[in-house]
Amino acid sequence: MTEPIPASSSAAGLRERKKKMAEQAITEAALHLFNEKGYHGTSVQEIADAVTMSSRTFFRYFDSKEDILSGMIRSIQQEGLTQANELPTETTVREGLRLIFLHLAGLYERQREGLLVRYRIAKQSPALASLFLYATMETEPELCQALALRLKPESLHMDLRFLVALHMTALRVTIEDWLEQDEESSLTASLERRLVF
Amino acid sequence: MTEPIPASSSAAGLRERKKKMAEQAITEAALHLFNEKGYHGTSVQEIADAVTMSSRTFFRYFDSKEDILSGMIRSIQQEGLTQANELPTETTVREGLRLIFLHLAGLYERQREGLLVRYRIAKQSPALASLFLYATMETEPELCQALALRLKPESLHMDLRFLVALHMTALRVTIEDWLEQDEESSLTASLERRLVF
DNA sequence: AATTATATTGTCACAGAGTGACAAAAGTCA
DNA sequence: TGACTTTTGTCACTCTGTGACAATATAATT
Repeated sequence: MTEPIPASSSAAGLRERKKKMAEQAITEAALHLFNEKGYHGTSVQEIADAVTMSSRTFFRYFDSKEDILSGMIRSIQQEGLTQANELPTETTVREGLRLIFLHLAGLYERQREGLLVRYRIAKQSPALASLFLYATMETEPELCQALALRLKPESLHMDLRFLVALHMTALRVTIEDWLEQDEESSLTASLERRLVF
Repeated sequence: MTEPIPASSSAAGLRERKKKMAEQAITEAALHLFNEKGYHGTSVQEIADAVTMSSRTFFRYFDSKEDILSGMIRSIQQEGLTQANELPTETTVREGLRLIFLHLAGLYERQREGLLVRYRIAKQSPALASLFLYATMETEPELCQALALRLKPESLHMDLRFLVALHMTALRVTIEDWLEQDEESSLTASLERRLVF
């Protein structure tokens, strides 16, 4: 059982590369179609046609049509969780939260384009907006757990759960503001301003 | 064109009464089935069968299967919005928010049973949880607007949008805590404690 | 009470999202 | 090359949700 060591950072097996390419192709085709004909006006079949694959195969890349929109947010939020589990143990909860959320803001900031496209589509329907909202907040419980287990307990004037939720809200509202205004301002800076409750 | 004046408070036309009864019957049957076989394990057809109606008619009472779960929250939140539009104009934003959210807490408190049933079902799947989350927060923009238009502007140390979002979060987290603990505590009191940022 | 008008319901037909099963067509490795 | 493992397409199917239209029940009018 020889380990499948990636030859070079970009090579990494034909299969892996094709997979990533397919994913990207689907995403691009889908977002393009959503902009043209609306989210609901675009069927999975049409997306699949656009990248010349069967709709069955589409569902092997994405669990649902909605995943095309929420996947990006989910993967960013996931990184926040990863960071939470890598924080030095002597960090305090407040410091930890600050680090994690500013880091997240940085990640979002680097993907403004893609995020904006998705945001605009999601605002077309309540069901999609709900998905967006959830994608950002679903890590809340896990984040609480990670922080509670790893970080130095602190005499907080509020419970951890609420504190985490407040940070999430700050991030969420700040992102929305930042996406809705045209001029490119610094998301990280805006968040920092808001994290002083 | 004689006005359709309701004869007595409970009479109010046969149609109206039947409609409400049907709605309630559907809801009860559905929640019962959800508890027995799970949300996804229950089809609309089965719900319709349980109350002896066609599935087509079910969709005339509820826009979607999910509405059975989120409808309750939505109607409560809607009342908060109503109240916002009835607040005396000389109320300050902070006072107004306080009044509205404590009122909402009161409404939720009176419906703990029904809410708990729905909450437990919603936690079965991410998609449902997302719906729940959204149902509580979707009034945010309208609430902001109502407050901005009607209430006495105040020198706030944070913007209205964020302030409203924070109240929403406080309400949400407090409700979750309150639903998850067995002993019946006062939701209103807990919220009041949290509304001191 | 008989008769309009109006609202509700059931039936039918349909489109779209997902999913399981299995065979065909890749890619991988010796 | 040949044996092995993934990935893909096809097919069949369930479920949600909707438009159209006829049948039925309720309401209003005389």
